[in-house]
Amino acid sequence: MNTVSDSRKRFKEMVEALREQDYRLTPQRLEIIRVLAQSRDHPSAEEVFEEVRNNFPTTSLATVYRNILKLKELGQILELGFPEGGNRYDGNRPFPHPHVICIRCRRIMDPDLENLEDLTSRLAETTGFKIVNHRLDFFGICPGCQDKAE
Amino acid sequence: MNTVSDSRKRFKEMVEALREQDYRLTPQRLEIIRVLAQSRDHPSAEEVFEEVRNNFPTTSLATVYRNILKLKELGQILELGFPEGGNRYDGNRPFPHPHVICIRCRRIMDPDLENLEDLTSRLAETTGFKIVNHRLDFFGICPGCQDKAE
DNA sequence: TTCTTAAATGCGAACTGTGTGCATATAGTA
DNA sequence: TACTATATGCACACAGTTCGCATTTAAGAA
Repeated sequence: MNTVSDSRKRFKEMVEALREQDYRLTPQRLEIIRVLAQSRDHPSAEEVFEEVRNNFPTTSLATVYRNILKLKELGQILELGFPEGGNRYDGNRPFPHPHVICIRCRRIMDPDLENLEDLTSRLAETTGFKIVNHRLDFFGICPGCQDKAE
Repeated sequence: MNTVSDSRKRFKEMVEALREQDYRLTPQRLEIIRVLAQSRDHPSAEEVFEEVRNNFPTTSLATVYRNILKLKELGQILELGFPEGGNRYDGNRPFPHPHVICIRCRRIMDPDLENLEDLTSRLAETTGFKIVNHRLDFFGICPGCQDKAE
């Protein structure tokens, strides 16, 4: 589970990563980082944009995208690309991990899944690939939407 | 491994699926199906288009997309959506299965992976989701590109 | 504090892959 | 062969993301 102190820690880590590269800390940038660090719901760029706008109404969407790009390059956020419906971002766990995605409400959860290392190394053996990344999405209907359905 | 008879079988299955719905069997449509049925390399829409054009030079890209959509709806092809670089299609195994993808040459392979049912049912238990689909991509460098590298 | 300047921003326009509207052509059937 | 609804080809629309460029500004120096 995410906690407030988690977000604070992530915020500081991201700021530090930028400072190390001598990137400037503009108010918009800091706000974007704050939103990404404390988000629990894998927001889209548009959602980040709207959230940021609450506090910095002049911020442009292009700035959000540029900062997302930068943070991606620094390995500080994880991008979940979806060809339809736009990408989603995780500023809390910026490393590859499985997701469970509700096809009704688009909610994205992080399940626990042991044996993933085993699975991956077995795969590397049988295919000869050097595995460097993965994307594991399970699609279904979340408990909440199941209740609503009937 | 795919064989010629596999493709023939898939071709017939797809044609049959269309016929059942009283869809017409135009030359372009049949050619698109043929290309998808015998493809082993998860082609993009553009690649299908070019392949089809070899035999039917007047075919338009829109027609390719419309037929891909139809075959998707009938569950006859699997779409692998990628936000960057376009979608890829599998007419041979039109059901969810894991992929191993080379980040250099974009080659896509189908590895064997047992225990997937176990994994999925365990996931359903712990999250409460009703899992209906999945998308499991492992990214890495294929043997061929590893050789080229050094 | 003020000055300096490279980096960041805001705006609009471009881009890419995919879908649509409409006029024309044609598969399937009588 | 004629009929009609479906399929096609073309151009254009669309959505999410990126880019070009003029303007602003963070961060360090004087």
